[in-house]
Amino acid sequence: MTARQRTKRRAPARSEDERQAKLQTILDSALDIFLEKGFADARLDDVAARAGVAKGTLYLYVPSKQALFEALVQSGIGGPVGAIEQKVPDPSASAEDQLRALFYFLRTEILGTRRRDIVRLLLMEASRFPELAEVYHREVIVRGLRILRSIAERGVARGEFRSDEIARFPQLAIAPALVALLWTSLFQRFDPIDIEAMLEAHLTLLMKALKGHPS
Amino acid sequence: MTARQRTKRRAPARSEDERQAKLQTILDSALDIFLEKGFADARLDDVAARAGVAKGTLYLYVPSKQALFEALVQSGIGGPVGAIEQKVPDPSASAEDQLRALFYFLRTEILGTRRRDIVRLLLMEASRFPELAEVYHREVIVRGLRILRSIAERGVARGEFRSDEIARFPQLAIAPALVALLWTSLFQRFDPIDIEAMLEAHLTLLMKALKGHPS
DNA sequence: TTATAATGACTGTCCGGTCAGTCATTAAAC
DNA sequence: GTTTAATGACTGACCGGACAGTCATTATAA
Repeated sequence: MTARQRTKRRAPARSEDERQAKLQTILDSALDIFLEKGFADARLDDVAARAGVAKGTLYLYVPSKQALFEALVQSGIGGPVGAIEQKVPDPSASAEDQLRALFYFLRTEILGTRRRDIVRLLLMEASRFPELAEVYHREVIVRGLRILRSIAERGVARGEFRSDEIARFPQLAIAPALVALLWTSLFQRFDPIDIEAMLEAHLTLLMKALKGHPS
Repeated sequence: MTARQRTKRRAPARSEDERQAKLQTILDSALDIFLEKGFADARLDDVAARAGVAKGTLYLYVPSKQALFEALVQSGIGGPVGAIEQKVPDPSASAEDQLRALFYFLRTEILGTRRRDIVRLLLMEASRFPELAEVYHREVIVRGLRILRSIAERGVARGEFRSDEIARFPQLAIAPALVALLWTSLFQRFDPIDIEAMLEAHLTLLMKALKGHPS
């Protein structure tokens, strides 16, 4: 009775590759919508519309809204930590160069990409997804801090650094990156700062502190 | 509607104090619920129940859910910045002591109180309340950074500090406090760190960096 | 044909906001 | 002191819109 609209229907995704590609489209769209509205206010109709599929299709790829969110986060946080673990601890480099390499990675692989938004989204929703927060802590935070700590300890061991504060609290070394991440999303619009220059200034300060002669 | 009605008989008119006290109860309850569920998932029935009133009563104190959230934030961020502006720039103190005084304030007046949760809530919801984010930026961030910058500039001017990085990016000085705030809410439960010791280590590093002799 | 990917109208639930009614309290009348 | 009238703070059942998730139907590939 209803005049059903004749709509072009997308060809069914039969191969595994097509399936993965469509899933990625859905995750990308979901990130957009979740970032804009937050988890609770994001409407699956909007996610579907942005992905160019019908709402029902979402449920062929993901069993619930919460699972969609989790898949989105999981797909974003897996990669780069492993890459950093591979590349940064170059034994021929000085501790300073290792630290700079790590910050370069941070800037190019996270702060300068969509992963930044995923991290921000995760931070914002973390208290509502304690399980996910724990995964993030275990897979990203712990591993990241372990790298930092090993760099700092190596710096102390080879006489390059005179202070052990970073070995004790590696959080202090990445704190400015967190500021950068949040500032970008919240205040950059009406009070822009030069993130790169800020992180450079941080490294300068940090090196002075770690290497400086005690007065 | 705004003018006081002329009445022959007075009803049990609650005093202004009682009214304020009840409003505060409602705001406290709202903070609990908002922290637990986030703005969107917080139910006004729960807020009312926790405050020990009926839902309708909320609307005698606040015109909408959003206004409730805003009132809550506003009531929490007004005070301490002004207090810091008064106390910290003691001209008889060294720049280092001023900085330490500021961190003492930060610990005792924000990180150690309920205000910490308000700030976290605000950070989490800020992208959904751009107007509120702007207020917070103007009333807290800008003023806080101004204090930091003036301390740093004074330190340089009187020869106490040799670096100007903090004057250029005062964000770097408070970055660890942000880490402390987020860590407390997200990870402290299963990976506790000694916040106070971390901030102390930060100040130690910062002083080394600012005062240290150039190599 | 058959199998199945895709669709979108539909359903049930949830919750912000409303408002007609209740009742404790007080001033006035006596 | 007692009764009565007036008040408005407070209540909670109710309403309407929104939206996650379902499923009968349709389009397409094999």
